[in-house]
Amino acid sequence: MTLLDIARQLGLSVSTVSRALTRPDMVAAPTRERVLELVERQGYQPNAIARSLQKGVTRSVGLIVSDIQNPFYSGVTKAIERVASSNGYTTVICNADEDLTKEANALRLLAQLQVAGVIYASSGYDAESLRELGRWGVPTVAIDRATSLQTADSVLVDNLRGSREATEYLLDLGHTRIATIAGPTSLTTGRDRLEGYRQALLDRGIHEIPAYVQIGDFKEASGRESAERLLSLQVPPTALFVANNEMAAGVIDLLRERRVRIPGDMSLLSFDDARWARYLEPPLTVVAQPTEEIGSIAAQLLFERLAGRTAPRARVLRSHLIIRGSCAALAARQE
Amino acid sequence: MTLLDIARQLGLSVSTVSRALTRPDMVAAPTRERVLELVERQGYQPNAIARSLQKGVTRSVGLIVSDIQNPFYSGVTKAIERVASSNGYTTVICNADEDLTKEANALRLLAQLQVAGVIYASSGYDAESLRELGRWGVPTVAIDRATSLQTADSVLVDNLRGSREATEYLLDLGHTRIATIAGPTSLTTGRDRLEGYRQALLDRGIHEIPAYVQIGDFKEASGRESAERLLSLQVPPTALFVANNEMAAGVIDLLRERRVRIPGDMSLLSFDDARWARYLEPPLTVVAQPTEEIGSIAAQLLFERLAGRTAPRARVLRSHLIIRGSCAALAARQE
DNA sequence: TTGTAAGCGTTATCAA
DNA sequence: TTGATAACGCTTACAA
Repeated sequence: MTLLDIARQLGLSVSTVSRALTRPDMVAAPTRERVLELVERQGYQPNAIARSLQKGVTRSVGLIVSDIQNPFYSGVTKAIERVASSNGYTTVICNADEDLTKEANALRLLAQLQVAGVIYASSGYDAESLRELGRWGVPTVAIDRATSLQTADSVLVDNLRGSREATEYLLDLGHTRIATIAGPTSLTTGRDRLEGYRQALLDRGIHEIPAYVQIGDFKEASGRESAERLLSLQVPPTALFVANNEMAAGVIDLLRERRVRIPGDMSLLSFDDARWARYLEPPLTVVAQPTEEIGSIAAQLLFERLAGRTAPRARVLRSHLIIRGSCAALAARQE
Repeated sequence: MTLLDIARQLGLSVSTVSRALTRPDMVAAPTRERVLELVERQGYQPNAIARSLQKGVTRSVGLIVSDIQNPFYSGVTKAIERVASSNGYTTVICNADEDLTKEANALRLLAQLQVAGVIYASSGYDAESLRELGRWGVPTVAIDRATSLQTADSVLVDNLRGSREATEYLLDLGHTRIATIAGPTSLTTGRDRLEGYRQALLDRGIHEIPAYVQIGDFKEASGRESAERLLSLQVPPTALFVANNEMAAGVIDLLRERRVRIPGDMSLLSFDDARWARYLEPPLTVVAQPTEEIGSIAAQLLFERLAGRTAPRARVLRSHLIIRGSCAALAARQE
């Protein structure tokens, strides 16, 4: 069913029907009524494809995340979808699995779909795909991870501060043998969360023990393996700061298996406040990120761009430490 | 950048360039080389919008779920996205929030986008939007919840059996005062999970106590409120079967607040195996649904349809009971 | 107020 | 093997 069908049945031209639908005030009331009535009765839906082709723009935005099942990203996604749809935009979501090739594919796809803008959590700071994006010139908002793309807006979290606060909290509890499981150093989230940990230790004059710094890949398995290495050290740490929720899950599994009590034998603190964190026994102390806010601000920045703003804007949000029960004062270990 | 740009720079016609890209064998090798080289160098991306308009079909599928943040749906979504993208299709995801109006909007949107097919977890068995869908005639797969749409394929879980098994398990542990928090009776998931509970009780000749049957709306708050009512009963239940993960979260919060020990004071069993279920202390015994399988089968059915199959197919998957630590034999309460 | 016609970028048909 | 041309469904000057 097309405009032409409607037009013919009414003995009108397509343009009149089109106008009746998109600029009702430009068409005589009786004509308009007739059109609207028939459109309703026949359940006519305008073809957005044809409209987009004509207008040269689509009312859709692309979103690339690395794992839609990760509650951090699904929270961000939900907020973006909400803001986008309230602006009349569709969200096309692509999963990239932390895989640069998949990212590049997703990006190509979005380009072909002519999305009006892209919100992007890139797995590579300086990936080739980003240069493509720059060349393509579509409005872009980087979330979660900083990128080298100068023209992009960004919504990031102050990871360095968040992890420094977390580490300081552990220090305040009397720990000195604090280990960390960091993310890939190719990612700003990985680097910054490690850097915050280091700064906190340095500030207190604590010498960094290389074996206490494990580098994971933000996935569950690497958390588990890193924890395993930490546990097998001659002098294992008394506290552990994990750089994201997935790796924390792996750590917890291992700790349970090995009957390492939390926080009795090991204080545990992790970035990201997944739903399960508060159901853990004891509930997990975490650095929470404002997922909802990240998503809605990212979407807002994008729509500002679409509305004409040209100067890139960068927003840095605060994380906050939620103290629950997984960290204990060091003295408690002696009891 | 369009085909015309490429064509002009090469002194060729658009048709030749188009062919070089889509039917390489129909164009002379040297010409093809020249085209491909320039396309590559300029980073030309074909306009999928224009292509779709011309072809009359898009390579995208629509997905409507009620909450992308619910791990059940994000699991299903991830699988669908994976299968779709491996078939070269984009997934357009819409959140409907269990709201029939939002569902109708989402559906209208998908119609306008001319998606090739729709995968749909509808909040209403017989919603008006479903009739629209039928009229529109796009290939549809119903997931999670059955619909009245005769032409649709479906991928459902045997909810009745799942909840009957769960209830029987509680009965086997010696419980007789078993309550349930069910979902809305407007949904097949709500009805079937309640029916399974009833059948199990009936089979053992246990009389149903009306106050033990609470009807929630599958959201966290209603789980909490229902549990509150159950706890305030003169003779509270000794075991509780909750019909989904979100409501279970609400129940757990309340139980903790009231210092009701699980499973000491109350055995707890829930539908859905959220990530947090196994991290709970004690780990939650659940009826797990095969989310990954639901998603991938749904997508496969859709692609079969797109490939030409016309007869509707219905798949019913088995859930399975995962026994963890949240249910105890009744005797244990006396200790 | 309405209609005619051009054009968005692509593919497909037909002719050269 | 290549090119001219029409078509997909819509919007929008411009003309009537």
